[in-house]
Amino acid sequence: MSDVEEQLQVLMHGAAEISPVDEFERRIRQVAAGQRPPLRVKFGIDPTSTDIHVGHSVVFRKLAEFQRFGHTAVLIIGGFTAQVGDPSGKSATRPRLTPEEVTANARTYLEQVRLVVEDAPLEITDNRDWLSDMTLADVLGLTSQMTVARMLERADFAERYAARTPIAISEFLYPLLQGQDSVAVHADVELGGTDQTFNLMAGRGLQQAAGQEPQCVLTMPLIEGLDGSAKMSKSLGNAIGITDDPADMYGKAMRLRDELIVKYLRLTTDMRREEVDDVAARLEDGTLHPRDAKRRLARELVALYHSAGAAHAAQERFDIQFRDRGIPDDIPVIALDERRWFLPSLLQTAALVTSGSEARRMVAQGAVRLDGEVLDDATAEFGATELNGRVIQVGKRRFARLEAAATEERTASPPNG
RNA sequence: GGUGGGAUACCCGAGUUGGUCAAAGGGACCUGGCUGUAAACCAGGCGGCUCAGCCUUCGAAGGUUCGAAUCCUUCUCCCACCA
Repeated sequence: MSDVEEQLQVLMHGAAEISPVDEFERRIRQVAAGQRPPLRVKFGIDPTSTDIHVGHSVVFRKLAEFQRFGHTAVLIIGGFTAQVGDPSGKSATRPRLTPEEVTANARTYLEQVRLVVEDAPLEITDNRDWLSDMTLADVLGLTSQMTVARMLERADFAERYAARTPIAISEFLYPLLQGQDSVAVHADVELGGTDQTFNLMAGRGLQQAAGQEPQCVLTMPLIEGLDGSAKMSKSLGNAIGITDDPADMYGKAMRLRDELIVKYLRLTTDMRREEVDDVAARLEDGTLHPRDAKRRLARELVALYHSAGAAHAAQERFDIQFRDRGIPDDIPVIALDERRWFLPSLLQTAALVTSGSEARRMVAQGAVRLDGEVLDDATAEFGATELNGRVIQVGKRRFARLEAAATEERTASPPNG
């Protein structure tokens, strides 16, 4: 296989859609043949939140692949678009971000992005640089490039229009602003999730109108979050963050439903395509246990964002805690002052529950253990000395080691005095 | 500008001839069982409180009533239709 063919195979791997695909291939070949400078591959993000998760990483990783073949990653921080605030759907109440917030978010974003994309070739720009200065005449010029009919072809607009839920005019402007970004950076290719398809396509029209060669569009599948149905999103609480600590990242990966293992391996890890195919085949014919495939996935993820050592440590810890139902050794230590400790307030003080009511519920459900022994009396009381050195736990995931604070300033007190 | 509809617990969403409503149902989440893992499946839980009882909740503030998520008044915010 020639280098170009290999490049095409890698770049197209995992993509949901490439449009137009023949034009995409032509450009790659031209670059490879030295007939064209490296492609400018655009990806834009609105810095509306601060944490990047594995779902985001799918597109970032694709961007990094382009970089490894020498193409230029053009990362656009949507400083302007983030300030306007996307008015769609339930985010209508989302507070608009101030310029300072945008700048702060953008900084943490970029720190995390660097965990995934390569340092070069990389350009980072902010669409405030060109969108802020547009005049009304400029904006009207943009809007004349788009028709309402075309806008309504977009699935979510069409649905909302049919259902008579409101669509703000500004939402119609979004694809245009994003498209204007493509014009501003002379994008050859734009990446995005499949939910961005329409916006990406809008860029082509604007580029053409501006006398540029229209960009090719490459979309990546959205991956489901931990609940297995909704797309991964921090606000839905079903995300694996790329800055999650190893134990958390490993555990969250193990919580994925089995059906998602292959998709995750393919889109979120460095595992080679052939190997992923092999895993998929062996899962299919039953020669590979889903548990083992998932362990591998969890290790791959932790190794990617932390280290191979951290991955093994996380696995070890996980096995102790969940397979063997043991007690991990790196658990929080809670210092107790000398008094009679009422069980619910003890659990609250150890931050194992958020209220006394929850504590009672957990006790009633048999979830509370002291040194592995189930406590079934929610009204039990203990002296700090008899608790010293013992481990209290709620369920399989929440632990605290108790320590009687002999003499000192910093002792824990029960909530509410 | 006019008319009509709506705001319910993390989310969606019942309930509006006043009491049996801490408030159906689904999702998310938590716990237990089982196991192959924090998967799947099954079961239970899911406002607070030293809890067989009590307290605070159904956009906000008042009012009627023995008693209100349910009725009345005002306010805030959303939406649809008409213009």
